[in-house]
Amino acid sequence: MDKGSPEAEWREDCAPRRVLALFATKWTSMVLHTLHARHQGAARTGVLLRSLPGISKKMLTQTLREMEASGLLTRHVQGSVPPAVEYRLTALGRRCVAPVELLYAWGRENADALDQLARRPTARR
Amino acid sequence: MDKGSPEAEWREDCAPRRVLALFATKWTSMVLHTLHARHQGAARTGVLLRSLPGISKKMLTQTLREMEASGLLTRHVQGSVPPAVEYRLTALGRRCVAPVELLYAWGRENADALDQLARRPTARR
DNA sequence: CTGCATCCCAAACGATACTG
DNA sequence: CAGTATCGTTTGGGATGCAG
Repeated sequence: MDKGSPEAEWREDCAPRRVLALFATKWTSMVLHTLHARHQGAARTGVLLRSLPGISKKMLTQTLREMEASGLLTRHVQGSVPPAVEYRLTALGRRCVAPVELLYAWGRENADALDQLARRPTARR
Repeated sequence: MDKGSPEAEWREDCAPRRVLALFATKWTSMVLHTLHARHQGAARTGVLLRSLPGISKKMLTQTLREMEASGLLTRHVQGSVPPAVEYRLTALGRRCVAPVELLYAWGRENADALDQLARRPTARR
């Protein structure tokens, strides 16, 4: 497994790490999940805004921009007189829904255990 | 799907959201992946430190503490004269390796596409 | 309706030095 | 070797108001 250096692993800017960085933000996973599980992969701004309790307009747009730049979704302007914009998962984006759904499912399945742990004030002594 | 409020979805502190929050940090996913894929689920501090290029001692400990509090791994003191501590994935932790591995694999598979997108200076015009 | 700009705070992160 | 403490920087994130 080791080649040159004894323990060196990933480069700091390799694709997997950039991906993980993308999901290391508060809303990316939730936007992806909501878009997929609640809206069949396409939804307008306002709908997403209401589907994600607690998100602000700013963070939604920002998150969508990053996801767009990463190729997870595309932006479609449908009207402008009132503006109507729809965001759609790309093929690439659809292919990475699974991990998020798994994580989400894992959370639901182990909700009880996780809740108990969360309740425990000082797990370590 | 909707019960009371028109579009209300997850509570802010439900288990899935806490899980996503846990992974919405820079190192959690990478620690989990490294521990699982490179060290068969158990490794000592120094090993992890060297397996994760760029991480600092502080961030490693902090991340490990959070993962421990969430029940993903346990801490085992093996010696103290020089200190020797091993971290091991729990059953719970092992069960949530899959999502991370999927995400990581997705990154590797689509590395080319992702690299091209990253190279593009202004994706939006 | 959608998006941007601004201000501002809190938190995450990183470097370093120190203890057992 | 493992861990903590402290400090300083950066960034993420939220509130609000304005514009197309």
